[in-house]
Amino acid sequence: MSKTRPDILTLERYLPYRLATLSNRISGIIAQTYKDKFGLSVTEWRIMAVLGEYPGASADEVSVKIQIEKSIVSRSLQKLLARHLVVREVDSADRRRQNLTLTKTGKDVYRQIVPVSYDYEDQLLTCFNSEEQALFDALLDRLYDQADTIDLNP
Amino acid sequence: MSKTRPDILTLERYLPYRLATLSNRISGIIAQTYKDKFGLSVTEWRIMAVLGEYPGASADEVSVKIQIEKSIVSRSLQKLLARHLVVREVDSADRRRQNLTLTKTGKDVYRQIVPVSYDYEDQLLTCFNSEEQALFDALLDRLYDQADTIDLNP
DNA sequence: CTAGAATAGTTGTTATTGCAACTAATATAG
DNA sequence: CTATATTAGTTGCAATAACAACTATTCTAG
Repeated sequence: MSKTRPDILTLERYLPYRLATLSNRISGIIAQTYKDKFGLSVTEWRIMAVLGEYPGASADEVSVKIQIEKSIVSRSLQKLLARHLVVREVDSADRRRQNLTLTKTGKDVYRQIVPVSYDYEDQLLTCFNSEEQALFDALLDRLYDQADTIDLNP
Repeated sequence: MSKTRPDILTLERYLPYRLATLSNRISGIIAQTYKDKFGLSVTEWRIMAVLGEYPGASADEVSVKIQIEKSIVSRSLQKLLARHLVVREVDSADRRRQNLTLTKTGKDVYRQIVPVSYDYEDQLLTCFNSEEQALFDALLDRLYDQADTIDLNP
């Protein structure tokens, strides 16, 4: 007794589409705030967030961490450097590498943004009770792992 | 007894970030297949998907449906029209409007893609049992509604 | 040592996106 | 009616993205 599958695709119920639109909406709202209040793009903020967690990281490490092309990280960094939110210094042990850290100003901005970000997350999560939050969290992780294993073009 | 919030933001556990990377990954995998096998971008496929569901829709309706800028829809449509996957005809009752439908070829491609899409969704969902699927589904819907109500810049 | 592979980062090119301005057609208020 | 507002769709432009080529440095095999 197999469940027959429709020959029409209902986009609004299609998981990849739903995730994409949900994520777009959620990113879009916070992106507006980052831009309005701090003049930062989401990518720029993510770079700063990594440097807040891992001071001294290299551009390459940042790129791997946030899964963004290193060329994009490079150009975003140029803006952050120009605004003196980040400094870099050549690593003395490996002169290819440049260690990145938030400046004083960068840390100030970081400290302002973190609570805004958490507020936003909290607002989103008010639609779940704590049990549901934990569940959703776990399901997202499972789905993420699952997506990693799929190879559609073997 | 309030839960204290960290003054560092852990990007990998931050919901908007997690949704964005998950969605990117999930869209990226299927995008590659659409491109390789059918020469379609995700946007182009979404337009076709809407026209499969709603033959005769206008560009504007498509744009609203899939929440994509009408300029992007317009340009994507130009490609679909050039490939004769879609035709349009001026609406006789309202000559601003153009009714869009899949051509014979367009329908053929549509019929080929639909099962590929469902297969992919099924593969993703194998990491959930049916109860979890229903739950995840419901939680996504709730989150979506919640995101709609949030206004960070009141 | 030293030649070739690997790594960190930048830059060029092209395609895509997002916003606003624009054209053409229709709806509506006076 | 007719002037104005609204709607459907296209186009221009600036910003962003993806991908590859490139420089400079370090690692590694022989």
